[in-house]
Amino acid sequence: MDCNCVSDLLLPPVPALWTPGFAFPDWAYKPESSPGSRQIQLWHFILELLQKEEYQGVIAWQGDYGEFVIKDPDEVARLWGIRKCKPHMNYDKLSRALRYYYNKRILHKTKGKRFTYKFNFSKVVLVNYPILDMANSPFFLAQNHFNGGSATPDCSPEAIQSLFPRLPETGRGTSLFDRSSAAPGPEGDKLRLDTFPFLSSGAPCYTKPPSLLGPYPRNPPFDYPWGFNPYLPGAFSLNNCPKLPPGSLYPSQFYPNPLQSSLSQLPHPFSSLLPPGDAGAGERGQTGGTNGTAGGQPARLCLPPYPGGLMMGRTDLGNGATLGERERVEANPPSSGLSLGLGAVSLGAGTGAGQQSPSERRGGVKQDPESDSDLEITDLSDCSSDNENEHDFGIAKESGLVGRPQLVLDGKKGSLLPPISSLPPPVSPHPLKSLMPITPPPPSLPPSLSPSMALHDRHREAETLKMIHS
DNA sequence: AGCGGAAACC
DNA sequence: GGTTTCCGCT
Repeated sequence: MDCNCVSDLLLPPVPALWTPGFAFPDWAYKPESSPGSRQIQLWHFILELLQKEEYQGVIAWQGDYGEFVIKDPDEVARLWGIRKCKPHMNYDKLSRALRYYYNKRILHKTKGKRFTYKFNFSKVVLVNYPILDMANSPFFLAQNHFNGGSATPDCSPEAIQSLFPRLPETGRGTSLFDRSSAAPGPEGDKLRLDTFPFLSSGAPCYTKPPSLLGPYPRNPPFDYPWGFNPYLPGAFSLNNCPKLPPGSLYPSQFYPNPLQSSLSQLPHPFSSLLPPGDAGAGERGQTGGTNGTAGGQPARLCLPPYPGGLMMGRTDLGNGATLGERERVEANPPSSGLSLGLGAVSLGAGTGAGQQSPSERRGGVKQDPESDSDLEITDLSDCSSDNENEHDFGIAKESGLVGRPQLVLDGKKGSLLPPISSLPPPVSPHPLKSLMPITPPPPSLPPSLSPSMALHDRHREAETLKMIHS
């Protein structure tokens, strides 16, 4: 075949934005010391294809967040074969490789949809932000079931966005790997952050209406100066992802970025991730070229649709919902589980992560050979707690969970609860708290209050009103 | 179409 | 370890 082993399709992975401080789990990144590690992994390849405009007809984001459809399996296989110098590659083999990811929870199959798979971005995101004390981030606290149930989990894009920095202008195209940096460093291949659209400032394809996005009502509605409202029906229909102007979806003054704070306080490698002058007030939206994609070839802003957020606590979807419906509610918000896993433990596959192989579901206790035990951060999956696997979020399943003091499973479906002792105080002094109100809190609430605190105060207000009325 | 086991390959 | 290849099964 025409395998010259030098695909112009995908650039060889070369370190870029990366600093030693950022670490991907093994499945995301193999150090140079590992033989063959220089070879692109299939999921990297898939992501790259997804990111490239020219392959929209071959593979494209579609449906739920992180979900993509291989429109031309043979072509994808062919491209993969070229990339890997496997002229006999075909979709059958490629799909086998994709299935290999199921256990690793990098991917899972969207059942009922042909050639449709779904990324579990959460892990990727999680491991990219180890420097964030997300465990104490209200956002991530809200992602979990142990938030006292008082605050609506904020899985809003704003909340997510607020946790991630915008990337400095790279202007080097959309390769998954940035090869333009100097010589390959010891860190080896590093995935570009802007591989994951929600990490950059490009407006993601949200699929959920604002009413589902956050604890606070949006009032008035946000204005989309570029004339596109991602919440409008059909806004992100198949292959219809609009090209959006660079810049954050929302004004930063509304969504102070805790990561910015974190990064700006760090020495160079991290602080450099922040675009200049982006420390505070909202300059976003019009500056252009700050989303890490402008300047080069047009980036595909057709991003994996935002999962929508408030699946958390959804425990009833397993019954009655059709398969398709269940798939639809499957989501792997990038946030998943951060609050529990970060820097503390491997949650072991984050069984809640969203996906399981059918055999796992059938067998119930299949031990994931790969597991995520090698991950430092695990996807507990989220606000959506996603998926069909909630019921499998059992203690027994992941033996690794047993005895881990950070986690307590209540033994019920989909509930993953930390021990009380691990819960933050009702009003956390954590600095991130002050950054979190996604929507400006009511005037009666000091902006420094965390959402949970705000709710607490609301409750007290209500109590007070009751007393007054009585 | 999709799955996963098994073994081979690199 | 991450596939690739093959295969039987659903």
